[in-house]
Amino acid sequence: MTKVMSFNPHDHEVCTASALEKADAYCQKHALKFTPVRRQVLEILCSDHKALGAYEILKRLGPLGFKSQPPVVYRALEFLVAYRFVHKIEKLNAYVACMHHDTSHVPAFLICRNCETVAEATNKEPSDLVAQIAKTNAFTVEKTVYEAEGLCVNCKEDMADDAR
Amino acid sequence: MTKVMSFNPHDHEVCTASALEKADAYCQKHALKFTPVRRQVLEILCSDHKALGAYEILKRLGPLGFKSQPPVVYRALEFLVAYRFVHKIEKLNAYVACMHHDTSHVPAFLICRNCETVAEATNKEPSDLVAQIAKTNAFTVEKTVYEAEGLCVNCKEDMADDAR
DNA sequence: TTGTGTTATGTTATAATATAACATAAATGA
DNA sequence: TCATTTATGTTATATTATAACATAACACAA
Repeated sequence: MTKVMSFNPHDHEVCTASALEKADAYCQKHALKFTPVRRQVLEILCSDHKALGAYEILKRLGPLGFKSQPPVVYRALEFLVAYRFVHKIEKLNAYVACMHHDTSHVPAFLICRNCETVAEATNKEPSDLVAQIAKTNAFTVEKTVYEAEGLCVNCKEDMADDAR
Repeated sequence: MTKVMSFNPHDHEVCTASALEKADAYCQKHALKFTPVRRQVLEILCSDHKALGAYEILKRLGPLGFKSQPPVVYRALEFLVAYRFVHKIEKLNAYVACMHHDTSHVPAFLICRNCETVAEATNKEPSDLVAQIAKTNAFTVEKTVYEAEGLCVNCKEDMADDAR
């Protein structure tokens, strides 16, 4: 089981640089516009592994010469979340940079309620993930949120009917 | 694997009555005050298996003779969530009645993004839960949220230090 | 039964999170 | 170059949640 980076000392500048580089490459490849705001928001989120609220990010954008109305940051986040450069931590209404964008994975997080550091699991399937990662990282799980969103039988049927 | 009730036709009045009864018994046993607001909020949440927002609940409390300032509903929800009569669906910022209060379980949900029905899994451990339940219920999972909150190594050590 | 602490509720105000709606600008591409 | 799409600017407001302080109800010991 992988040891997550977030709880262990490491060079942030390196991981920031690498995340931005990967995002750059990905956007280039898929003809996505990695505009200045989007890039800057990702950079802010990379700068540590805490989850940041939208308004906190907004506050940090100001001094860097960006506009500071809410839509500015929410739009950037919408893009970053859509392409999975960033994950939203629902429990905190906050956002973290994804550190494994190149690997396909089901996001699972360990959120320290004290320091608010957020560690993301690197695994493919959620399964016993949290338990295992928690164990190898000496993380004490106090609360878990595991929510699946999708389409129930009934709605799928309704939609099939509507299509006729 | 259990078939979840929510997506299948069943008698709501029965499940509401049973949930309230269980809550009553539990509160009695643990010397908790199952006051009128708390009871009414649980009843509202039991009335269907959709997740309701706090303000929606508040709206329904009014005509029933309750005060309708936000703290009224948030306090009731705080109590109900604390004692697990209700779960919060973080993805929706909404609340659902727990239908398995007597069974100890790790909550996991299937949220239909179309009809917003929320089904709760009845299992002990999260593991491959969602995948399995989704399969037996023909639920198509589109997004999952799996978040664990707790205490990281560092904070645990810090706290141990502080205690000295 | 009266005092004392605790828990619950009432009430006002406001904080924090998020989006609608409509405008302009920039880029893309027939 | 014109048309279309995509991104950004801007104002306003919706939605979710809590702080802070007051009063009331309750629990139970003196």
